[in-house]
Amino acid sequence: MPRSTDFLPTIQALTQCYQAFEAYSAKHVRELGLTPPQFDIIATLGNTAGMTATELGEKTLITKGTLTGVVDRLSARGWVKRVAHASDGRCQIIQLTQAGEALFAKVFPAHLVHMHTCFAGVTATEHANWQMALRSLEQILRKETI
Amino acid sequence: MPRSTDFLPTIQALTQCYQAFEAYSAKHVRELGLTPPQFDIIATLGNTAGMTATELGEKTLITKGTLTGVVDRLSARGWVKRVAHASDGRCQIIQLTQAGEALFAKVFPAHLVHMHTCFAGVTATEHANWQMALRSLEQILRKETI
DNA sequence: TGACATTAGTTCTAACAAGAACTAAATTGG
DNA sequence: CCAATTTAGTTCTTGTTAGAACTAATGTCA
Repeated sequence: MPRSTDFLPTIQALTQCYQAFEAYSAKHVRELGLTPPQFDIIATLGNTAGMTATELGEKTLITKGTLTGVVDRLSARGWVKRVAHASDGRCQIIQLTQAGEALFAKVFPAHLVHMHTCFAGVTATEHANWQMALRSLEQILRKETI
Repeated sequence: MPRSTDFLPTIQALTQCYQAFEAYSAKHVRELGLTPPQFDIIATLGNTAGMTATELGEKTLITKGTLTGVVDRLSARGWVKRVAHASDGRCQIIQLTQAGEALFAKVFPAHLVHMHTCFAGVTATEHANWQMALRSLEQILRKETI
């Protein structure tokens, strides 16, 4: 018979856990000279032939209005370019430039290593437990959002 | 013997779970006419005699530079006020106005109910499991951040 | 007590965020 | 085939964010 505010510590734990991840990850990304959304886009475009802004927004969870600005700044630094879509005049393909590929090859593995150091010595079972817990909580939180 | 990228699905699950919470919670907060940080501040000041900006920032995890602006906007709408500290001339006590108390009494229980509907039927054991998993993951992520 | 460091809060800059309004290019239905 | 709708992306507004530089008040300690 759970009390009606039993969910508060769960939410608090989720928030604090996510903030710990965000702080740890973002600090390193900024040391690499990128903002978290910029890194997200470089990482998403890496090893692809590019994609439309809509697709990119769906993968990175950046809304289209924001995406324009982030891509503008990455483009100004010479890391991504906008290319006309072959058949649909409304679309643009956003892809890495050569400099962008080089940046990806440098920062993506570096960030993986950085994240990996946290998890040294963690067993596959522990990962499985976390993933199971997080997926079930996510399902609870999404079931009302439909 | 975990592969070196075993942690990626864990991070992905955490991110997606948090985003599910954030989307569900923030949507309701905005329907109440507040932004998430504004709600956070009203909720933190409710049922207190007020606190310094530093304390408020620690509780809400809003950095002091940001806090000035958020408090400015809440103050402009008449929900909070800044009062001089009795003994320390550098400090200000930020507290709810009467209108702020009324707002708190309206929006805080409403948001609790909204969040609670997600968790209807969830047992105390499930909450305990989530909290244990989240705390252990948080510890992993924080141990490198020191 | 008086130079020095610390602490509290504001201001400034560059960037992200959500959402609404807008333009242009498809697509669809009669 | 063409008017109405949908879709893709940009622009605009308001607000949040981190961090650095700044001002003012307080504490420290030789």
